[in-house]
Amino acid sequence: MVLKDHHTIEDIHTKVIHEFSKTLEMFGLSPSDARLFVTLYINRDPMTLDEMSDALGKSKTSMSTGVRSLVDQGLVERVWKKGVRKDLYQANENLYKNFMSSYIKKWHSATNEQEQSLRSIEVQLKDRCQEISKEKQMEVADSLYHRIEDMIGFHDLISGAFNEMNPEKNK
Amino acid sequence: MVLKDHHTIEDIHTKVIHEFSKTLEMFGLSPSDARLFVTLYINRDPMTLDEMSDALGKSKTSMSTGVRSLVDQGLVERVWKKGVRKDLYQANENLYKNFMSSYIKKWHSATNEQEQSLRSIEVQLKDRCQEISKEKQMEVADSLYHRIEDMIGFHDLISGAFNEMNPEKNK
DNA sequence: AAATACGTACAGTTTAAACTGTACGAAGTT
DNA sequence: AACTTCGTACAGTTTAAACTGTACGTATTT
Repeated sequence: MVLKDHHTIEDIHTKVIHEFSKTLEMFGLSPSDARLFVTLYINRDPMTLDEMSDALGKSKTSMSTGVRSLVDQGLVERVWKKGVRKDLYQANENLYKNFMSSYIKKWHSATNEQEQSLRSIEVQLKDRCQEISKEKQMEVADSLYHRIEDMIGFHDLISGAFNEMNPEKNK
Repeated sequence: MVLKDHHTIEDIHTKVIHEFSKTLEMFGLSPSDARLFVTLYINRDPMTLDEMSDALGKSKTSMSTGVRSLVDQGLVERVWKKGVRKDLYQANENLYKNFMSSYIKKWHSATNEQEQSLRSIEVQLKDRCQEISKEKQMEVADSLYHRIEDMIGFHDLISGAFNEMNPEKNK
């Protein structure tokens, strides 16, 4: 009976990992990165690459690249423990703050960047317009110009929307 | 010279498509769906599958599946024009309302669903707990229980954040 | 009714991502 | 200094997604 119970708790572990990973994938994590994070998060105590490898049944190499990706995203920290030679990694505690703020940051930098690109393309278009003679071409260029304007406006609205979504207030 | 100008406008078209697609990919569109949408959006006039196929250099089958995906997401509409036999598709005009509201809807339904799943797993865990005797197993189960609680709280916060992000106010 | 045009289902192919195992350099141990 | 242990670079493999071409059902035209 004890063995059966044990198996079921393992089962529940797996279910939780599977389910919560889906949410994290919506933040842009790859499925494997998401599972790795949830594993670390559930485990509480810092884990070594070998432990992660065991827990997920994937190679140590995968764990190495995966955990680096998570560290780069600021979701996991490398921690030290005296006497332990192996690298130890631990999931950051505050889920909401970590995921939301990195997510919002991602949107901000992306929309800003793309908005700048569109502005620069717009300038190129204006330059070309001066050399256009045909009526029909002018119409096409004009229509495109307005579309670019719309896109820039779109980026502004997105940027504004994410500005209002400040995760600090739920810190 | 006229030909060169023409080429450059084509070039600018391509650049715009490439750049704006990146933004739409952040809303969860696949790269190909994003390019297809931008093509339709820039073109203003409704397009046939063959026209899209020409514009993007992809097969008609790809256009067919791609445009269906866009229609399903409410981003593109099938329109009618008397005398035209082919199916015509047109990008919906209001970018912000369309993308934001479908995006927020996606987050809401996903977080709700996953929260429910976690609650049901939580119940399963409680059931199992009553059959646990060993001290050590109880600790593991208890820790997991608290983690699930944290995850549920996380989903609530996300849900709340997206609630405040109402696209209608910029309609 | 025969012929043509259209959209999509389906199977097969191409392309990209995830993953693995070997190998090697750096750090630690004996 | 020889021997382990550890993490990661790299090349090769597996797996999944995107895409294509053929084939077929439906609708339209002659």
